[in-house]
Amino acid sequence: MQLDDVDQRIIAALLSDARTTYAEIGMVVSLSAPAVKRRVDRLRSGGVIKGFTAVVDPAAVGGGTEAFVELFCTGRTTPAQITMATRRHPEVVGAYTVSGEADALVHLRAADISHLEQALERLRAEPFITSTRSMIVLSRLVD
Amino acid sequence: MQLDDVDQRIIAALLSDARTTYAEIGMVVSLSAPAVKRRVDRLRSGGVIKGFTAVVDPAAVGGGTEAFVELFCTGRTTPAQITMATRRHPEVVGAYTVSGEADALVHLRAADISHLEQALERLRAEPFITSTRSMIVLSRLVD
DNA sequence: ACTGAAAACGATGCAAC
DNA sequence: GTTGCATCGTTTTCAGT
Repeated sequence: MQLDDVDQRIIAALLSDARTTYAEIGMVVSLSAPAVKRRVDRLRSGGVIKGFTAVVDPAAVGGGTEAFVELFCTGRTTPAQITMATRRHPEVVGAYTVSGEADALVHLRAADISHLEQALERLRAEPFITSTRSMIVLSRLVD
Repeated sequence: MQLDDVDQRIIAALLSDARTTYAEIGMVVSLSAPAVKRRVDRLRSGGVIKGFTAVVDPAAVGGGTEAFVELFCTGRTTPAQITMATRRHPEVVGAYTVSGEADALVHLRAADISHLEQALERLRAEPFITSTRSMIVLSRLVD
C-alpha cells in the first residue's frame, strides 16, 4: 500500500493520541475533517492502521513483573506450533522467532515474581521446548 | 490507586478499541456516558491510563525489520546512562535492564536489514558497551 | 450518579476541481 | 480520484437535581 506524506502525518497524529478529532488532524495536515476521515478509513481497510488502543500502566493492571524468555526447541518445531502454544498463556504479550542461539523469544508479563515463576513453569511444560533461558526485567528504560 | 471491577472493564474496553464511545462503554458496564467519562478522566489523571495510540503495521511505516539486542556493559554503567544512550537512537522501541548474563535488552525496529545493521553499529559505538549479542526477529508470532 | 440541554463531533451524499 | 461543503444523527460535556 502506498503512503504519501499526508498519510504519514495523519498516522503520527494518531500514534501520539488516538482520540484526536478528525478536524484537529485536519488543521495540522491542511485538510478538511471528512478528507481526513476518508484517509483514515482507507488506512484501516488497507491494514496499515490495525486499530486503536489505550496505553495502560502495566503495574496498575496486574502486569508489573516482566521477563524475556529465550526458547530452545526440538528440531522439528514449527513457528505455528510456538504461536499456538504461547497464545494459550495469557501472560505472553509478545513472541518472536529469532536468529541466534535460541529459536524463539517470548515476552512475559505477570503480576509478581511468583506469578511469573508459575507462568514460566507452565510455558516450560510445552512438549516441544527443550530448555529456556530467562531474563527478568529489572526496570523498563524505554517503551 | 484503587481499581474496582468497573474500572477494569472500562480499561478492557478501551484496550480493545480506544475510540469506543463513552455511551457504548456505558452500555457494557451499566453506567451512563458521563459517569464513564468521569472514571476515564480519573484513570488518566491517576496515571493508570497514560494515553491512547494507534496500532500501526510496522512494515508499512518503515519498521519491518526488528531485533532484540543484549547489551553487556562496563562495571560502572548506570541504568540512567543506558536510558540516555538508547533514547538517542530512534530505532530503539524498547529497553530494559535485565537479570542474567546481559545487563540490558534493547528492542530495535528498522526499515530493513541494512538500516538495522547501521543502527546496531551506532548503538555499539556507545562507550559503556563492551559487547552485544543480537537476535534478529524472523517472524512476529504474538504481539 | 443520573438527567437534560447546548456545543462539538462523526458520517454520508453531492457538487466541483 | 480526491477534496470540500452541507446536512443530519450521535456524542461529548457541563450544568443542575
